[in-house]
This record gives sequence, structure tokens and C-alpha cells, in this order.
Amino acid sequence: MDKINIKKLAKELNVSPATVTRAFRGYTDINSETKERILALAKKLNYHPNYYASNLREMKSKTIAVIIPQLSDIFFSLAIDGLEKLANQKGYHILIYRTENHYEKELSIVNYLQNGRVDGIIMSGCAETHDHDYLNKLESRNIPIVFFDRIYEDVKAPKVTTNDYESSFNATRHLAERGCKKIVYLGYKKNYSIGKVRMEGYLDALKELSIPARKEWVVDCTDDNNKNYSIIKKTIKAVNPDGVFTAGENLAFTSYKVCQELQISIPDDLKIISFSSSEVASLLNPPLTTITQPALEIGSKAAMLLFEILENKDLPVEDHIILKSTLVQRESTAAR
Amino acid sequence: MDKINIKKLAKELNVSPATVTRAFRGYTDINSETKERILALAKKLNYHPNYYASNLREMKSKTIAVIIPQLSDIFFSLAIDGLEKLANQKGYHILIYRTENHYEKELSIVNYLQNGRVDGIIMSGCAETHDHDYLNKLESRNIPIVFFDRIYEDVKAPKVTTNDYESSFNATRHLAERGCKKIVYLGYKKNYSIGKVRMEGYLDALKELSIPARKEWVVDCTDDNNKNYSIIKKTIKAVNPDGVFTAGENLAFTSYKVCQELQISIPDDLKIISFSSSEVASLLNPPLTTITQPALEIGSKAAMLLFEILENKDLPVEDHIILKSTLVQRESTAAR
DNA sequence: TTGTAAGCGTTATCAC
DNA sequence: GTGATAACGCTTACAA
Repeated sequence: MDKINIKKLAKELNVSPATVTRAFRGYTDINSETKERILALAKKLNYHPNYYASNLREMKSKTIAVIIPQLSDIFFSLAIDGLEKLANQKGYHILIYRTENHYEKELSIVNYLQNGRVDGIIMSGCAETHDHDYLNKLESRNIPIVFFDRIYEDVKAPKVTTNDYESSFNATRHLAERGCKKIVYLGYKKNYSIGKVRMEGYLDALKELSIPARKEWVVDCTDDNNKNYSIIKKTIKAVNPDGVFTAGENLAFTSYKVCQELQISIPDDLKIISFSSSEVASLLNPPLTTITQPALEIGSKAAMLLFEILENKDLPVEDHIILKSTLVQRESTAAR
Repeated sequence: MDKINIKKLAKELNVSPATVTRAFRGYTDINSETKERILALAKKLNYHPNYYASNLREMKSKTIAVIIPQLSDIFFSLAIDGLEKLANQKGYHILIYRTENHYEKELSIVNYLQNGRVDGIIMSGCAETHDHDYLNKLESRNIPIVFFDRIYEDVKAPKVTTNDYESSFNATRHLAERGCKKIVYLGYKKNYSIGKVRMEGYLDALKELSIPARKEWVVDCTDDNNKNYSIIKKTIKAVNPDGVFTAGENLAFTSYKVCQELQISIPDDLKIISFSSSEVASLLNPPLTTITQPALEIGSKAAMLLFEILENKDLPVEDHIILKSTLVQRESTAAR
């Protein structure tokens, strides 16, 4: 069997290609009997309108790109689950790109997407400190962006985040209220927006609590759990903190490991609180006090914003949606 | 500024569109000076060859679809991380589709993909017991599939799995060797291939150990942690097992929760072993004995197979790659 | 209700 | 080295 296309299908039935299109697109100006004949043969021959030809003709793709650092982080995978669900309902398709936190990758992905392949982009950035010209170029192409979680303040685009500053502030105070005096902040490289904001919440809380912050209390971690293990171990040995606030759950998990090895008891010797979206937090030993982000909702809100823009090019949309995180207290910060 | 395209760019420089293509595709039959002029203006005008036009012309998309039940499962997100990495190296793009374990969704996704949108498909199925004609149709379109983890035996396509049967057998024996006599298997609906295979490993191990299996020891769970909570609680109360073997880590996590509430001590009253790819297993209370799957490798192997097929349409590729899982013993199955 | 024909933006083929 | 031209498969005016 030769490759089927609209012309062959049309010829087979003695109709024109235009009529085949009418059948497939659900237009009303077509005899219902003709339509049935067309769809029946199409099914038999396994004909489907070629996606690329349709797109070329229509100049839109019903596809969006999602750019994130990585997938195997429960926060991002939840966000994408939420986002995909909405996209699916709206008939959109999702291309996934991972930056692995490399600026160069982000740059090349975004540049690539200038080719009109997607109608819009949802992203969580990894290059806060870099120049963002490559993103502004998208505007001239009418490819809208929506940011979530790791945003760029200097790019004019809608954003969805949680109340990171406030949450960090509260987390730090939470530790202090439970008696901690030496509170370490384990965060990510300061060029991530969230790294910075969370650190600021932490520092401001210390200030308000009249705890003089020390340089060695603020620790930059990486994406590599093994490296983090060394970093955290070194920090705990050097600083001997009684409280640890971590910007990501992996850092908390790794801190648990370090404490296990150093025979430091949580929460008696050291209290830990962490940002986390994972259900396992409550199953750790001891259960981990978390600031839980509404990851699914963040994803679907970001998608919602993008679709609003795409479906309503002129109307303005909300500029910055802030979803609240929740502090869930568990045993890792229990006062004894 | 009007929308830029190859014709306008060519006109601007007094060259033909063909020459512009030569510049962009790195062909050698072009004056290097001309090439530079073209690329320079292209950059200035932010011109990129239209993706859909190229694809229509070339009849290939350098895009693959990945169909999975969900993303927020560490196994799948790791697999996709591995897969994306390889795809990226090979210049392929990834479309993500979630079935949420609904056969209808899988069906409609696969049918949709008949439109030539992707060059190939990598999938983990959710409809073992259904008819798989929709997948066979892809063959006539020359769209290859590679399965991973949740495979369909009756579809002729390369597969990547772990040694599920053997691992389940060993896990069950592991429990028995540590004194368990009433071993419950918490699995997923039997129409998943892995659900079935893992159950068979469990049942055969019981047989070999001369432990008569009882119907109520084999429990079907769902994708909903709350529902599972009720199911597991009911089972533990009814059966009062001394060993639990779970087919997925969420089931183990949930079992921990149930034990917490019922004041059942792990591993003294009940030992637990589970399939899991998550790094948190070792941080649970107590640390969970796992059968750890090489999730990243599974993803990249599946991608590798697909690319081999795509780049070498005629040559046969390996039919079934089996990667070994590892039993990592921790405290949840300690003999006391 | 249907058919005709133009055109979406590329790229491959051929001619020069 | 370069240009003209046809085709990829579809959709949409417009005509009938």
C-alpha cells in the first residue's frame, strides 16, 4: 500500500480534497452521507491529516514548550503533571526541555524555539544573573512566555510563584521559636531567583530576631547529592548548628543522612525544616517539618495563564500569581 | 517589521532562497562570503527556518513521543531524564503524553500520533489486557515503538525491562528467609504487565518455599494514595501479615503510614520490601529494603534502541533488553 | 453541497 | 556557486 494522503483519499471517493477537509474538520457545509463515506474509508485506510502540512497552512501548532532544570525533582514533575492535564483538556501538546541548570542549554533551547515550533513557552529559569535578550526576542515573534517558580524579574512576562520570601521568613522564625540560635541556610547557587529570595527571607528573619547572621551559615549547594553530602557534612562539623533550613527537599534528605552518620539526633541536637512537595516527608525518621508548595496548582496556573494569552492575544492577563505554601509542622522541629 | 521568511531574507540580500538554505544547512557548495552575509542578516532579523515547512518538505520531524502513566513517579521521571539527555544529544525533541492509566487516553494518544507528528514512540503501557490493534497500525506508517517497563507481550516491538520476575521471586524469598510466614503482595491492577509478572514471581517463590498462598494475600491497589491507605489498612487488619512485598514505592510509603497508625513495629512485627527507585528509601523510619531499578538507564536504553531503529531502518535491533535491579537490604527487613 | 486553485515556507533537483 | 522551479500535504477563498 502506497502512502495515503488527502489527494489519494479524495480520488478514491471521487470527491475533492476540500471535501475531505470538510469531513475531518467537522464543517457543516457537507452532505452527511458524503462525510460518512469519507470518514469510513479514511478509517479503513488509516488516513490522518498530516500534522506538519496542517500546521504550515494554519500557522499555529497547538504545542507549547516546557523548559525546566530537570524532571526527577518531585516539584517539577508534579508541576508538569498539573500542566499536562490542563494542556490535554485544551487540546495542546507539550514538548519537554531540560536545561540541567546550564545557561548555555537554556539559551540554545530558547533560540531554537524561535523557529515557530511552539505557540508559547512555560519555563522555570536557571540563569538569573545572565542577560535575557534571547527571551525578549521571542516577543517580536509573538511567542508568549509564562514563568513559574524560578522567574526572571527583568523579563516582562506573567509569573507564577509561591510566597517564597514570606515562607522562608516564617521557616526561620519557626526554628528560632523552638529554641534554635545557630541556624544554617542550605540553598542553591544564588543566581537562581528562588535561591536568592529564600535566602533573603532567612536573613531578614534573623535580623528581626536579633540573631546576627554569620557568613558561614549561608551555604551554596549543588544539584549533585554526593557533592552536597560533603558540603553539608563539612558545614555541620564546622558550624555545629542547632537548626537547619533547606531550600529543597533533597538537601533535607541529605542532611538526615549526614546526621545519621555523625550521630546527631533530630530534633534534639538539630532541628530541620525544608521546602518540599513530596509525600515522603511525613515518613522520614523523624517526620520532616516542611513548607509544602502547591506544585500541581503552580503548573496548571502557569498553563492557564499561557492559554489565556494564546486565546486572547489582546487582553491583559494577571501579571504575577502568588500561590501560598503551607508550613506543616512535624517532629523534625519539635521542641523538647 | 513584517514577518520574516526565507524569501524576504533572500530578496534583501539579492540571493535566491536556495542559497539561503545552503547557508543554513551547512552545505559546501556556497561561497563562504555569501554564507556569512546571509547568516549575519539572519541573525540581525532574527530569522529561523520555519520548523513546519522544513518538516513538511523533509517528511521527518526529529521528534519522538513519550507515553507514560504519569510523571510524578520517580521511576518515570528518572527514566525521562535519562531519555531526554540522549535525545538531546541526538538532536531529537520529546513530546510528553500521560495516560493516567486510562486505556481510552492511551488509545486516543496513539491514534492521534498516526498523523506523522513523531518519528517514533517510547511508551510504558497501561492496557495490558486490551486489544492492541491501534499499536500495530503504527507499523504500517513506519512509526516504530519501543516499550519500557510496562510492556505488551503481544506487540512486536523492542522492549526494555528489568528482571522483574526474578527480583520479585528474590524479594519474597528474602522475606521468608527472615522468618516471614504470612507474606502479603501489594500490587497494581493485574492488567499491567509488571503487576502480573511481579505477582508471578511472588507466587512462584511462595510455592517453592512451600508456603500455601492465600487469595487475600494478593491485593490490588490503585494510583490514589488515599484509596490505597484504606485498602492496605483493611488488608493488614484482616490478614495480620508478618511480611509485605510491594510492587511500587508509594505502596511501601503508605504501608509505613498504616503501620504508624496501627502501632505495628517495622521490622519486629512486620517486614517490608519494595520496588523503588527513590533515594529516600534509605531515609525512612526504618530505612526501607528495596529492589532498586536502574531507571535512568532504562530510559536511555529505550531511547538508544529507538534511535537505532530510526537511523537504520533495515537493521534489526535487540529485541528485549533486560537490565538488572538490585536488592538493597536495609532495616525494614532486618531479622530480630 | 461541492470543486478549483492558490499558497503556507521550505528544500531538492536541475540547469546554468 | 548560484538561481529557477517544483513539490511536500493541507486548508481556505472563491466560484459553481
